[in-house]
Amino acid sequence: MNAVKNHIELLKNHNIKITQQRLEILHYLDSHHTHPTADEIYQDLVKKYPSLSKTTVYNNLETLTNEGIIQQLTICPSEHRYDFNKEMHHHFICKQCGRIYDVYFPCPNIEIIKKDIMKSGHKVEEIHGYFRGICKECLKKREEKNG
Amino acid sequence: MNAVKNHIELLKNHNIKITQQRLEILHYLDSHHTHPTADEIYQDLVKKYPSLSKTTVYNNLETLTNEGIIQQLTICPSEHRYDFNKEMHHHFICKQCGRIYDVYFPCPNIEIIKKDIMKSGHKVEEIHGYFRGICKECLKKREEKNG
DNA sequence: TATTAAATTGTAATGATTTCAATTTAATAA
DNA sequence: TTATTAAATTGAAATCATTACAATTTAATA
Repeated sequence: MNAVKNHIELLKNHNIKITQQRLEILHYLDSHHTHPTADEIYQDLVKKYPSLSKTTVYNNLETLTNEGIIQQLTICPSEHRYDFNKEMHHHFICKQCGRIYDVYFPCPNIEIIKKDIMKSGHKVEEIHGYFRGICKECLKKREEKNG
Repeated sequence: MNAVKNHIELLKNHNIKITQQRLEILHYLDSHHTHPTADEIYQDLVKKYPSLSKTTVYNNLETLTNEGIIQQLTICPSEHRYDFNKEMHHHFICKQCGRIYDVYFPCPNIEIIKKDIMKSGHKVEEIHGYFRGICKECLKKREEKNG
């Protein structure tokens, strides 16, 4: 598969060792854009690789985050979530079902905002926008209930 | 004190009971704009009220959040943080020391963004912007070390 | 093929948060 | 003012994501 080759290249470029586990986690995130938790990743992968340790999942998520290969979302209470999508985008979190949706919109004043914060002396490295509310699916369910 | 009167009014308006504990927590958040954790609030208040239970702190933070009186920030790994500031503002989190700073900047296209997300069918109720990087203080410390 | 630093593994510990049942209290009506 | 009751408080115990740790295995290199 081509994606695997890309993942290998990606790890090589970052000078971190290429292991089966690391590739699987990377592949999982690349093919599941559901912002999974560490546990969700573990539960799915352990079916295929029974010897997989949850610590390995945590370790690798940390490594990949530190390398900037994936993104750690800290917008959910009590669980980190992970994202392979590195295009500039933001997140919509449903208050009812907890699902996280990617949202895209033009953000013409990001550079202005960045400069604005820089002025107060802080060094901005990451920009995150997140939105909470009720998602499409949950709204639909509510309507069905209420008739 | 005037603030206490305001807090009593606030609770009355929301039809929740006025208790000593609730008022203290509210007063703490109103006078400490440090985005404290539940534990920080508890540790400070328990000095004055030795019978205070940590569960009470958690319960009240939840109630006040549900009522929209305070804001729960879920932008920190492993700990919720709370904010009494209800002016439109965003947060800068220092990757080094963990401190959270309020940041203010004009956000002229918030309504546009909101509409943009609404178009995809979701109902937007909250808008959060957060930024990560190295704060002023930590940058200064680094310079002192390297200089 | 040998070496070695890094990665993996499983177990145990940590620590924020939640659950729960008993007790106390604020708000209300008599 | 007092009695009633639903809500709030309390502390102990449980939960659950995450981290620490030490032993084992493995990828990368010479």
